[in-house]
Amino acid sequence: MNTVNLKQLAKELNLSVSTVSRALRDSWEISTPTKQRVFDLAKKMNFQPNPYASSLRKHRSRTIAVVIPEVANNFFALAIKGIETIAREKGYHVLIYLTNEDCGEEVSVAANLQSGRVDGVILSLSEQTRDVRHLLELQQRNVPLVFFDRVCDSIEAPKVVTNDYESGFVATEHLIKAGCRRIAHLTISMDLSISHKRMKGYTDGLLRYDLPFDEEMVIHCEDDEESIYRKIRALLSSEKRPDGIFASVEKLAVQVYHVCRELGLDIPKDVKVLGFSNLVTASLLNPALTTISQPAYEMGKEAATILFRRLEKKYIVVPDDRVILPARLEVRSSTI
Amino acid sequence: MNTVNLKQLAKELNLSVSTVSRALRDSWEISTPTKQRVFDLAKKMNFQPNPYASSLRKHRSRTIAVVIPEVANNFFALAIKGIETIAREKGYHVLIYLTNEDCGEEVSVAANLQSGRVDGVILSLSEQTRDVRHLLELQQRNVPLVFFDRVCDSIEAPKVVTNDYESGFVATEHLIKAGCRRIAHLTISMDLSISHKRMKGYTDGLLRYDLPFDEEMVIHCEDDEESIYRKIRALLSSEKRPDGIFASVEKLAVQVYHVCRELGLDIPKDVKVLGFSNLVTASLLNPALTTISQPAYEMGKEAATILFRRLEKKYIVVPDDRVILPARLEVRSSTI
DNA sequence: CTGTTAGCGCTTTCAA
DNA sequence: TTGAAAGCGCTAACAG
Repeated sequence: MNTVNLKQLAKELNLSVSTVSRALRDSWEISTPTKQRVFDLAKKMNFQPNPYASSLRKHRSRTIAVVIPEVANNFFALAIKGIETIAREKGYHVLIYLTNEDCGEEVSVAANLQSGRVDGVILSLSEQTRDVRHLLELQQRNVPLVFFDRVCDSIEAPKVVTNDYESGFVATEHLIKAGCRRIAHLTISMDLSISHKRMKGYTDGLLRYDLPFDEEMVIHCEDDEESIYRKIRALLSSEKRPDGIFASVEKLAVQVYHVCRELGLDIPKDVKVLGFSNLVTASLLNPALTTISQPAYEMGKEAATILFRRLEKKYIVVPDDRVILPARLEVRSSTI
Repeated sequence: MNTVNLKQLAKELNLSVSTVSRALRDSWEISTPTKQRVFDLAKKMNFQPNPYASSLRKHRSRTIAVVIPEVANNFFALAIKGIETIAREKGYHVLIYLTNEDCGEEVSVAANLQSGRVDGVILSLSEQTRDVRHLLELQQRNVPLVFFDRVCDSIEAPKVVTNDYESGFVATEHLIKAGCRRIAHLTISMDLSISHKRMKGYTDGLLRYDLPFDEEMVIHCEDDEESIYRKIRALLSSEKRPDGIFASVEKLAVQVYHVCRELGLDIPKDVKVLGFSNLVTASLLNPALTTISQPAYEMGKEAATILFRRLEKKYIVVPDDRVILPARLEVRSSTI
């Protein structure tokens, strides 16, 4: 597309290509007047160096990849915003890849990223991912990897997470203190560490308050929307309906609200609902809504900061460092 | 990072670099057995061609840029999803740039994109953008540009929009039919065509039903969150409080809900609210909520399709073609 | 301080 | 059917 290049500037100025190149990088080897001439012409001709030539030569692209399961979700959207903010500050470009919770897509993206297209990757695992060889291969190719939220414990890499266990505990405790005695837990893939930890918080919460753990109260929602919907509907229509629900991710909390409305169940009178969610507007719109919200924007910024620190080799990062940013319990109404 | 290249494959196979290159692109000039040997080794060594070398040589990067004002907004998030879906299908990569509604950032992004980094750009204008020279320059450099939603009428380029005028009219009509006689309109920058059109729908709606147009009922919300909040609060606290509100974008609708709760105003009893919004969950969570939702995902897909059609030069696109996808009025409750 | 030169890894004539 | 060689635009070692 573009066609202004160093050669043209050089010819125009009767200088060599390398001099122009150096002048533009403000090298100390070039005299001030020359630099000025070069700057002026570059500006006048609207010169933009070809990033691919430079990437090829320098073996670094100043580009990172963000791989996430979905984006129509406030958590990931805010995380992207955080990542992009830091990337811009550092002069990096951001490629985005959506896996749609599909492990196959994650694998093919990872394979593609072995090409040297990016200097590093920030990733949140898809719900379906069990085997992580594709990520290990990325690391073997020396592509720095930083996980956030949906991290993989078995891979040595920096991880940015929320205090999932504590949040799960607090959520459960909150429901118990609000009077719930039969609390259901909705969770996604147990292969994800967040699911494990949130659930452990839930079971420990029950234990702490001497409530029985009932396996039927744990609903695994790893399938398509339709069957998730049916499971939740079955739960809420059953004889032994729970009086409290703790949903481990936003989409499940939303489904619960949906089903409750259909069944004519009042939240929080008939059933109290508490879910992980970053839909800031949600709690605004429904006063009955209590959420656990993760600091998505900050997590994105943190993940990016860690990655760039590694890329710029500012200092060595401990291989398996883990940054934990606390989630906030947001109670908007006195009714729950 | 990566280090497997054509040269290595060639040496290993006792072939020339060019033969290997051709074999990998499945060229008809290469014999089947040779191709097979090459494929096998490439697979075994996990070869990934360096995209930057290829971009440099071919003057195309198979990469596009998506430039949007924000992402923590369901409309843009869904649009990205649509764009990414099509891009993947076509084997393109997607760079993302957030302008944060700031024209300065839009300008610097546009300048950067003149470098040949991308083959094309999909863009939605920032709220603040008045002067569009930076976009014209992009076009002069032959970077194909496709607008969506927040389009620029003065630039010749494909545009994907919703039926803003009609939607504005329908929204106003809906409020009138619900009994409103004093309808306020909240709008963002009047430099954006969407604002113009939605407002024209509003004024024409009033006209059609013989309601007076009152300038005080039009609130311009182009500033920071804080002052928008104050304006809306002032509107709703005033003596001559409106009995209906039509908000032209999601964030304004949300602010209205917020203020109503603070002031103890009941929606829809005290004031009926109708806003553009793609927060699908919003209407779920608050039965009183009526929204006009844009087909964001489809708009993203459409914009990408148009761009790729142009990039692949499948056939000529009329310079100023405009695709209009209709928004949907979503009434969730009988109360409004 | 400035110029010459040799690539980065790939594609693509042109020649064999 | 294969190979040799030039070159995309930029950087960096080396020379002057």
